[in-house]
Amino acid sequence: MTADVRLLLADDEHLIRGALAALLALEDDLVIVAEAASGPEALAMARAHQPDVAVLDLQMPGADGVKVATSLRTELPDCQVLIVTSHGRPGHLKRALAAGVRGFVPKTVSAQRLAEIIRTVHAGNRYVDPELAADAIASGDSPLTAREAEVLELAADGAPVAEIADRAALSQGTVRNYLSSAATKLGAENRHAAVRLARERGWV
Amino acid sequence: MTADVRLLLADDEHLIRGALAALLALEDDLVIVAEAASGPEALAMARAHQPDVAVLDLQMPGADGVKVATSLRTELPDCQVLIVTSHGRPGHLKRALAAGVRGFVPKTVSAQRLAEIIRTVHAGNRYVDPELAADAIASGDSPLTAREAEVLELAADGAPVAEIADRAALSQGTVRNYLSSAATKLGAENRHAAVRLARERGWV
DNA sequence: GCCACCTTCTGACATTTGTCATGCCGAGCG
DNA sequence: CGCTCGGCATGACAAATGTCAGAAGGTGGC
Repeated sequence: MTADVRLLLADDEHLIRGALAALLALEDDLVIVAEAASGPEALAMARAHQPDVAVLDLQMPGADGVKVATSLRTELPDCQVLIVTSHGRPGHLKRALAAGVRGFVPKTVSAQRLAEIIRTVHAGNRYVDPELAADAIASGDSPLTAREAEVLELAADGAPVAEIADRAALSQGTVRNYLSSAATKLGAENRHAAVRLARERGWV
Repeated sequence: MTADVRLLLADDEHLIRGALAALLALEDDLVIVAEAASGPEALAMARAHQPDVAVLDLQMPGADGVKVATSLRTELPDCQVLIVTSHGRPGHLKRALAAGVRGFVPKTVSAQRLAEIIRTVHAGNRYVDPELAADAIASGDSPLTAREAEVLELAADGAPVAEIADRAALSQGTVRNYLSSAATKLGAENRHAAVRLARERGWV
């Protein structure tokens, strides 16, 4: 018989984390060795308990799941990372895979499935939710250049062009040109709608 | 001994709902008679099973928790509603209480606490998470008039004034006046930043 | 070496906004 | 009854934004 799978569970919602822990504990071969409620805490717990698999929520205070995964990759190369998320945005999946995450699933899966997926990931295989994968493929690659994306991001909170130009160390004209071309590429009427679209598709 | 509390559980995340169901089922006096993954489904389930307490997620596809609560209030006056949420925005709490919701808690509570709160609500009492209540009081009432809020909401997706005016059946000048005064009241530089602020404070 | 493309800029122009003054109507209040 | 406030509108002006053309330097491919 194979050894038990040692798990780290990180989610900022107590209720969810506790419930999840209870359900996963029902599986004979899974044992939860640590829980965390934030990104930094997850890292500390991982260092302290050396889990085989880290199950991370994508959105946590402090540092999101992908950032934690990146750090874990170098600090604990033997620890596989599985990300669980509520809102499956295509861009996140891409970032996560780039960070060396082995599994990516929405919270709509059942606990049974999750347990299976944890075993899959622990065995060194990858698992990505088919629906999220399809979304990611359908939404395709960002048509934006690096600068366009950067400027669009700075425009995200509704700041005026002057402020964006300042923060990006560009001239106002250049900023307007970038925003204009970004909006055109995304088929948006103005930069604000463009920001919304880019957000939806995970391009910012 | 009092009769068991019959529960309806509604959350679009399978994983969470299942886990929650498992945990609450451990309590002797709580019995889950129905589960739902969307607003309309929750309503249908409630009609079919006549639960004593409905535990609703705030954000669900179809109709959000508050809308479901409003409908339940008239259709099943004996069913108490308890709302559970991830992102505790002050405005939601106010809307929820106005809709006759008896309990409002963040998902950060433990399952134990949740079970207690369910009993509290079932007994006809109210329960609001102290921290959320404090936030709601601190953020105060919306300074926006009904129209201002309405117009601001239409501006949320970055639509140009012309489109907003069209959808609100107002003149463009009027729309600009409303947006302008809303932005001033919120201390924002422009309507887009105003939308963001109003969102954060739960005023839209 | 040429071509394509990104980055960055300038300047000019049309359009969209934000802002302000002002007016009218209806509801609520002292 | 008059006052105030919110809803709705105009018109006019200033500021911000979007659009276009053009131009120069850099990188990378073929």
